Amino acid sequence: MLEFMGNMRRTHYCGTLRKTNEGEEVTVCGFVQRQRNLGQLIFVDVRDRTGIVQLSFDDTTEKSIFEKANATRSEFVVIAKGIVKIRSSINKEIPTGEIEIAVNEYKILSTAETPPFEIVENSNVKEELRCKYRYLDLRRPDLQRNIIMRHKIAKVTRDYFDENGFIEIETPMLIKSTPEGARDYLVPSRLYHGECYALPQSPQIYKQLLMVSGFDKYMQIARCFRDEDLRADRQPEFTQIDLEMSFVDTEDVLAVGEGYIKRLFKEILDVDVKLPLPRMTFADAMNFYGSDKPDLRFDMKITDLSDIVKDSGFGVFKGAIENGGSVRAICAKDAVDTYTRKNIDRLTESAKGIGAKGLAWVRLTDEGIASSFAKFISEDEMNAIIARCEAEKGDVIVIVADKDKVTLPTLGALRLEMANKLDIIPKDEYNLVWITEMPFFEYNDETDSWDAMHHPFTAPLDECIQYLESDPAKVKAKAYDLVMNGTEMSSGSIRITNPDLQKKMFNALGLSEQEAQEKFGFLTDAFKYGAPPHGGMGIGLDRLCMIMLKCESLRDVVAFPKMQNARDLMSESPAVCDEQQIKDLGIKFEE
RNA sequence: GGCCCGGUAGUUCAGUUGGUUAGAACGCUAGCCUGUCACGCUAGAGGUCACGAGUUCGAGUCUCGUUCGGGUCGCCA
Repeated sequence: MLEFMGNMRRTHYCGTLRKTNEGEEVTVCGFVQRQRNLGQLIFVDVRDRTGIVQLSFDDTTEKSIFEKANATRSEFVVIAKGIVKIRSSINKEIPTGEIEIAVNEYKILSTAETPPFEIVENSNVKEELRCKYRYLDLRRPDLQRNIIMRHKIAKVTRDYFDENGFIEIETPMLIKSTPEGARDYLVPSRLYHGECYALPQSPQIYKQLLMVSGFDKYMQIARCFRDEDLRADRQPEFTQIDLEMSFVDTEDVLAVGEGYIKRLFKEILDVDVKLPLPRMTFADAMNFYGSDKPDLRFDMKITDLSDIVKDSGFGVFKGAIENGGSVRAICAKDAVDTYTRKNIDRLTESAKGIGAKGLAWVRLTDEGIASSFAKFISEDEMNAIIARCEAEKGDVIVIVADKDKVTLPTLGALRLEMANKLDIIPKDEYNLVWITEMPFFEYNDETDSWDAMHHPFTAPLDECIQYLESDPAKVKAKAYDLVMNGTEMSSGSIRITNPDLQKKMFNALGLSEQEAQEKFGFLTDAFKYGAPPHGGMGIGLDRLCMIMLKCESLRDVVAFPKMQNARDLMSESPAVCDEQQIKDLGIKFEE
């Protein structure tokens, strides 16, 4: 039954045929979506990446061809030549629904076993199965569309940066491990036993060196690797749109980033993005949304109640404030039916999971105020809380009392959890915001020292340099994140090029001159030979695709993703290697 | 590493308080059918109830462990 293509060649993609093609002899090929056999009349739907077209076989069809059509099953690979005809009954559901191909030459190029799941749009098959048979999952029209859109996004990206004078340069995959930040994937060296390459977490150092080399504007669609645990929006290998520019300050980089976003949204989604994009300081993001990546598609701001309850009779509130913490709240509108006692208990469990000791709450029901702490505080205080939260009948207020380090992230997480449950997040909106004035250092309780919140080449704001040694908490960075619908989409900064300042930075981070030289010497050495001021950013291509295409997971926009345990169920990697390979590398595994 | 959710036919699911031979839909196979397009009709095949132990007269159902998958916290400069 199987045949070779012979001289048959495709003239059209299936989904492109229309009634304007009537009478033409065309050849299409693809996978069989479905065969409908009516006895003396057979229809075969053929699918390729552009869509589906119907083939028809009847009593005018040559007998041997009719028999092949009869034997055709789903997912067979076929090629068919025939005349485009207007259908006697039109299918309005599909773009090719007005025509069909009356076949006069037909070959089955490959048969197919019944696939483990149907190749249809919007299938809700288990993740496990989809990933094991990823090549079949990728046949599904929605995934095909996503992957093709990703290609278009990459194309617009290259066009935009090319038109703006950027040069695409590849940087190495096998590099030196710089033990900062995320865990590196290591590649043992065969030639030098005991030594390793690392896969890049980002092309950071190389792109800065390219500025020293005078390329002035660089971009790359770069593969990056981080050996950390996965999330719906985190894969161990991912792609960044990486860029760096010389002779610029923050505003110049943001302007390029904004121009890119505007162009991309227009070309890909025909959405007009208004520029300049809104900005929010890191401090405001934390104080009002409890997150450095606030989802601003809905309101529900965090409110500070500390001054109202500081003298209240409720020990939990009073105690938190006396310990230098705060009492803060969020108010969910029309939530009283959703957040029954039972659901508030569940919410309390989530809050505890995040680090809060508990949750205080107020429910404004038709029957009056119900609250977990009403008996401990005065009526005036309760009224003040309700007024401050701008709460009305039907609303639910949840309150966390603790150190800011607990109250803010907890309420930030509850805000998202409640908004999801209440279904108040507008799904068709794209909300973009720059987060600016990022803090420079982060206090590490365990080591009792200050850690860099960014890589150590990030420049401080000019006016903050004076506090570098005296008051690290006050220092803010020339760093900026672009947040889209509550997902960190991009992160960048202006870099330090002044050797004295760089020395101070290493010093403030507790890095000795020798350590700094060992880790980053080739960069600081490079700066000695003339370093233009420069800065840039990295934009997460996978996340960008995920959000623009309204997907829930990166797995919907990455062709061959890893599972949550970092495995690939299809190829079954990672896997045990050949003994000789391991021996060549001079390494040994512990039992 | 912690927490939460899940695993029943090829697929998606139902399965009552622990009680006879574990069901449905779709898919698959065969037959019939000249205008279907989620074709229709008829018949049929298809199950280690994830795996292992335990409780019980009796376990898909209860308990414990393991495993696989999802979400999340830690982690992700």
